[in-house]
Amino acid sequence: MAEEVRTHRVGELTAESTDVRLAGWVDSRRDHGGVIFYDLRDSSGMLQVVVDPDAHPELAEIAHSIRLEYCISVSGQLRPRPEGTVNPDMATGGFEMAVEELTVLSASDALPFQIDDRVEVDEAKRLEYRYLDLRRPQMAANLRARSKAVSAIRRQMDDMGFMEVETPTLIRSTPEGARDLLVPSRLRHGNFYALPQSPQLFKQLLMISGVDRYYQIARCYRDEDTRADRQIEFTQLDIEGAFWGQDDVLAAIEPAVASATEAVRGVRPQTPFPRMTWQESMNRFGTDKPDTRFGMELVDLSAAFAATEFKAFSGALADGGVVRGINAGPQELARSGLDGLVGTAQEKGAKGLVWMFVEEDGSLRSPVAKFLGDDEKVALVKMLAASSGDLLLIVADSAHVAGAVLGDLRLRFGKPESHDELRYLWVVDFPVFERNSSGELTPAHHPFTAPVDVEEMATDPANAISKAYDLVVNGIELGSGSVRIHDPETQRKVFEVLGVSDESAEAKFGWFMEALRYGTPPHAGFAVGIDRLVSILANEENIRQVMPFPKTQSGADPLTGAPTEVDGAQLAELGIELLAED
RNA sequence: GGGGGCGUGGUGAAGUCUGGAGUUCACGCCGGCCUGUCAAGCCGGAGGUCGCGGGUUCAAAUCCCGUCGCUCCCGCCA
Repeated sequence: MAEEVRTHRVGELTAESTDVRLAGWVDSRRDHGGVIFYDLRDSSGMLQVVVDPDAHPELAEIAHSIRLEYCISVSGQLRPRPEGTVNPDMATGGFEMAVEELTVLSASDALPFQIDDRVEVDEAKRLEYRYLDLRRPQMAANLRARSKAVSAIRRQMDDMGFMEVETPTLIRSTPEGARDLLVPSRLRHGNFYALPQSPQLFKQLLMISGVDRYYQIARCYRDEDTRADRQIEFTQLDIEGAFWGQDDVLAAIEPAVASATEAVRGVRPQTPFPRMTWQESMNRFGTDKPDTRFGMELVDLSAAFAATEFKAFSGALADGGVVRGINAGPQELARSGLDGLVGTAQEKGAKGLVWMFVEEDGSLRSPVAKFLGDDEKVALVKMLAASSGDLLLIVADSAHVAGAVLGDLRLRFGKPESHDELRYLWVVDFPVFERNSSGELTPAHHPFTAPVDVEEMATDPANAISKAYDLVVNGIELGSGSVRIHDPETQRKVFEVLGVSDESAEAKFGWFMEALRYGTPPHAGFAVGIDRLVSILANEENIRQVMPFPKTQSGADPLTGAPTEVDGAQLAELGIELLAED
């Protein structure tokens, strides 16, 4: 039998291990001219190994030639480190291997960057050599965290009786919503598949098929500009259940998310997660994804200024708007910083932003202080619970704009007490329509979301509520779901209210509308962003940190060079010809 | 589509505002010394078209224009 390359992994070693052979990478090397130390790293940990030329003169030459990140195999005996040389910073710091045999399995060129968490490297360079970047302990730990989270989720879903079903990734394009990633068809020139933005309609079909409880760890694609928490290609935990309402969905997602959290953090979060209505969230936090780890909530000051002489406030109130503010706490901000805040407010569509500092004597320092009555100032300080040194920020505008601006500023000034804390939160009772930055009503969810009352949706769209809900943690949207429409007539009406004509709905979704006619069970579901969840559990600010091979902001992969041009023959097969560049 | 930041030996930074010899620091790399270190130490060395192109100037890493790349954000993401 051929000799094994290794008998143990570092993490499996105990004080009793004998005749040990290890294989791994040289993480660091300390060559004293005689005795040489290596820190040998494998996937499970790190161990100091010692080459002593007095004991093994035949190893001296090769040991001296070994460089960082050489892949080597060593064998020998474990022994306690000599008195005074124990390294308390190392998990295996009480032991070392006395090397008897040493083999270079594979040499390494000088590295493009150091493999060390303490050395920061430009991300483009890291992605170009991602296979080296992933050797760094932090990245290796992130990969493991992701694997643990996903496997905990799978176990939990299996325990709860869910069936994993794979849905296709070459599907029909439905150009509503995000931009589709398209794949040309070779057999039908001029026709295209789309990569799924989510398995939405297939999982609904599975409900019709009699699959009672479906889940999938599904790869999804949206061809939109990236952000720190968005890539064109991402992974969702996708679930759907028949004969379900909202409570059933939340009761299924909670243990899955709790299990993933426990698998990575070691602590299972308390369930059920708290719930808050969308309206309450907008009123208190100015956003539908509130970070509830700190206060600094938005306060409606309209009552205090009902009869104000200050035109900026009275004007907004006369237009049906509000005066709202936050107490940003003790802040020292120069004029330029304050101007920056005003600029931010204007970007969000506000006409302006009022700032005030509370002086030691309780008076207010602000360019607009002279326009306010004494009773108004007193009420303001009281309503915002303001004290000396506090910065108060006030916006008079439509409720939508004031909320957006103050919600933003709240995040800028508010600080959670602990960064380890996870505040999971359900935001429920979403409206059917939300206002975009221009103030227009746009659908808040996909058109398969059940409204609470389809008639209300038609007659009072601005106030109609849908059976839709989001999962939020620490101010980040983790996922969303809804009770679905299971009745063809309701589905038709919803398309109508959303402005999709019968002809258009029939052309794009006729196949789905027909499926609804064959005894569709009531059903509901959800999708959780796995990349976002794992990045939060791993305390990473960027989902690329928990994706093995992510893309840059321009959608490129610096490692493989994708996307690339393809040769003319490939295009010809697809019946595609490129337009000349502009 | 728009706004901000960044781009300087292999890596990370300083230098740029206020133009004056590719200058500096740390790490890495190469060689030597060194027998208990652990981000080993000491000595020596190599290595850069300051992202790219153009302009201003006696002189540009530095000022101006353009462009490319990375990144954060707005729009967008039903």
